[in-house]
Amino acid sequence: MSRSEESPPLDFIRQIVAADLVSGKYGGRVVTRFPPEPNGFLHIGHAKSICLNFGVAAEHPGGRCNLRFDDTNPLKEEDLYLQSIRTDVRWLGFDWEERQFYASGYFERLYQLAERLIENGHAYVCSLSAEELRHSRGTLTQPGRESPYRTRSVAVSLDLFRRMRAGEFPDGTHILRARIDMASPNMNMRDPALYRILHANHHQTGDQWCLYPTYDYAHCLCDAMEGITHSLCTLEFEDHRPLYDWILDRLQAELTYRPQQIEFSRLTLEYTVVSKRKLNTLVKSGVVDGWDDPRMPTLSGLRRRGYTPAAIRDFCQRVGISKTPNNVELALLENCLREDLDKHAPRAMAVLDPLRVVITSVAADHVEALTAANHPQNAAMGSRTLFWTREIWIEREDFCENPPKQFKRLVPGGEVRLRHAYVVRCDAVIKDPASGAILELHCSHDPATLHANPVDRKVKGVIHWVSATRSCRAEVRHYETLFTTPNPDEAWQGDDFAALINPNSLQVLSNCHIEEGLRDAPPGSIFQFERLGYFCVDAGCAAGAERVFNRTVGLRDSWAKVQQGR
RNA sequence: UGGGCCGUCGCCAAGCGGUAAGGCCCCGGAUUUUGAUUCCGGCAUCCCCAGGUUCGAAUCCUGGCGGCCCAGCCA
Repeated sequence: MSRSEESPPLDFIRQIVAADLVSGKYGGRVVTRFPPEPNGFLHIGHAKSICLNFGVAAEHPGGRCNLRFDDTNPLKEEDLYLQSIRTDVRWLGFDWEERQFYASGYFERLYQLAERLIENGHAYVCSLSAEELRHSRGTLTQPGRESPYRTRSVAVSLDLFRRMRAGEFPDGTHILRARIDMASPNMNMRDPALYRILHANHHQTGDQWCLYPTYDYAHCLCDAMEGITHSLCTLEFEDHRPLYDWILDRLQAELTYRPQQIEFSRLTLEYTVVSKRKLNTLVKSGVVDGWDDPRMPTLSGLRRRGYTPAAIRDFCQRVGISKTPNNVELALLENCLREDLDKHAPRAMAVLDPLRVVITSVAADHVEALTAANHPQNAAMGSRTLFWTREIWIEREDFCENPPKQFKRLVPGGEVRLRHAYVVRCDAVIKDPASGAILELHCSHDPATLHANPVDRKVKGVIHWVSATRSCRAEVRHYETLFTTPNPDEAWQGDDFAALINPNSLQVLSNCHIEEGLRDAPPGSIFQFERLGYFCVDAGCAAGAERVFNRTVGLRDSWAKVQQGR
């Protein structure tokens, strides 16, 4: 078997899963879960986790991946986010079938298990204020002090805990704490909070509870209750694993399954922030248009921009899974996108910065139907009709009066091929006498060059065009990265991010011309505008209204590189 | 300088004691009615550093250095 036919090497998590299957650790089961907190929209970093969790499950017969909303904090969560998460996971191409769960769905069981912990002396109700608690926790180098309530009797703690549930106490007056070790070098083991009082309405359970479990307490137990075998999470939870195991150890007798937590490094992407808090700040500040602004690294933003699920999945696969801190180049994501779009996006022509050209050799009322393939390599994608008329638009930058070396577009007296049409020669440049600005070009075409090259001379350049009379107007939104620095996460300290924002992240081109056939292109449809890039009809485009295109990504541009090198 | 984790090409990433996979980027060149695509070719004598073990080390040992995470009743 040649190298290219071999399956790619397994990442360390898949190696563990494979080894567990061999050893029979979980009786042949592979069960993972994707556990988002519904406090924001999913982003490209979540895509990595989704692809990993659903991917690992799908790779094994009988493997399953649950969607579990980690909804233990009603203060930060909203139903809006639940909806978007479901939409985005499905859009990415994954299916949790009937297995949609909520941490809140386990609240009663979780509560009962907490009573068990108290009864067995593993947890106690602590009545320190948040402030006092912070001071008694110690520091990274100094051990904490034991709470005076640590020695409360089981009976008292149990009674207090029940009254906490009953709503007898205001927020912040008591918490349930694990009794572990205030001197532990691992801060998470210094008697961490398990339950806090929150008189808040929960999006799923309403006002049924005023007592909510913390992540550390709920997550491991939810995993166990769902029979999760491999609980995959990001590196910052590494220090929580001893607590994860500690809780499961104490409650072993009550549980059927014993999951294991494995951590991998989260995705960091150049020029983007991947933190729900920061993304939320961007939305709230109005710097972007919402969670689905095409400049956002959210799945909804990427979707609106024109990214495809296949491209994102491919990206996640190529990025790999490891524990190494990383900062992935945007070029990789864009490569994945272009690869998918090149294969699937139908071609079309659009002129973004129009320059009028009069083809003097064509009659004023001449309309000639030309056929253009929708894809140069894939005839199955069919063809469309273009209209050859006396007046056309070309891209302003495709004409140059004093061309640099190697410029192979239109120049005075020179010839170029108009894509899918004729070779034309520039006979005259019409300027505004006052300003000297170029108003239009007068060209003549060679009728013998429709699907043939001239026999006596070579014409190197090919440029795109659109009929001036048989086309429609469109708006094109051109995007750049939202941040000017490749490491905005690092540079973003406190709330001062304004200086990091790229002032050119959005440029609106309102005088664009597109092929007539694109007039009713549906929102979400993606085209390659030849020689320019990939463009996606904006989701907000109403039927019948002028089309608005988001530039998804540009084509590779080796000419731009040549020019930069000058 | 408490604890946990990480350090292989510009960016990702294989490698698990037998003499550095792959992808992206980049650089050449071919084909091309997209300066696109495609296609060929190039791109780590070296694996954070220094010692050591070994016939043999990126892989083992020792000691350094550098980076990330943790002091929420957030996740």
